[in-house]
Amino acid sequence: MKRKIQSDRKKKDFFDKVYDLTAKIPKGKVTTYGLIAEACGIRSSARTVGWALNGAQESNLPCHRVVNRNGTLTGRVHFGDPNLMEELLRSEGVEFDDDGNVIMQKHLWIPPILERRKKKQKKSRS
DNA sequence: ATCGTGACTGGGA
DNA sequence: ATCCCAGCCACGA
Repeated sequence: MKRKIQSDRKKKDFFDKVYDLTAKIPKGKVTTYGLIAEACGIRSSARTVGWALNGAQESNLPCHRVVNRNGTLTGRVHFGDPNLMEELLRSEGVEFDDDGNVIMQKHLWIPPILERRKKKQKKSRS
């Protein structure tokens, strides 16, 4: 039943979502692989998001705005120059802490689709 | 087809 | 608090 095609199509859809979502990250904001993965329909598999971005390096996508949940610029080594990622973020107004990580609580951006999904979510913890 | 790796994350010791 | 392990998806050898 062309299930194979569906699978392939699904994969493409996933990658497409990752690209689209990454492109929508506001300037001066960052998001995490896990958030993107969840926004794409899968709660886990944040690794696949990184792989998708790996193929998007040559694209115009602001992949430098994607960091891990810890705010670490884990993908900086893939930007050619290890400092390029941080420089780009700094030039956009993103602040870093003493550990060289992005201040997530200040610059973390959550995909609208997820905000829509959480709806009745209780208020943030203190 | 199997095995290992990776731009990750969450949970357990 | 840190360290280790398992799960997850895609891909190259």
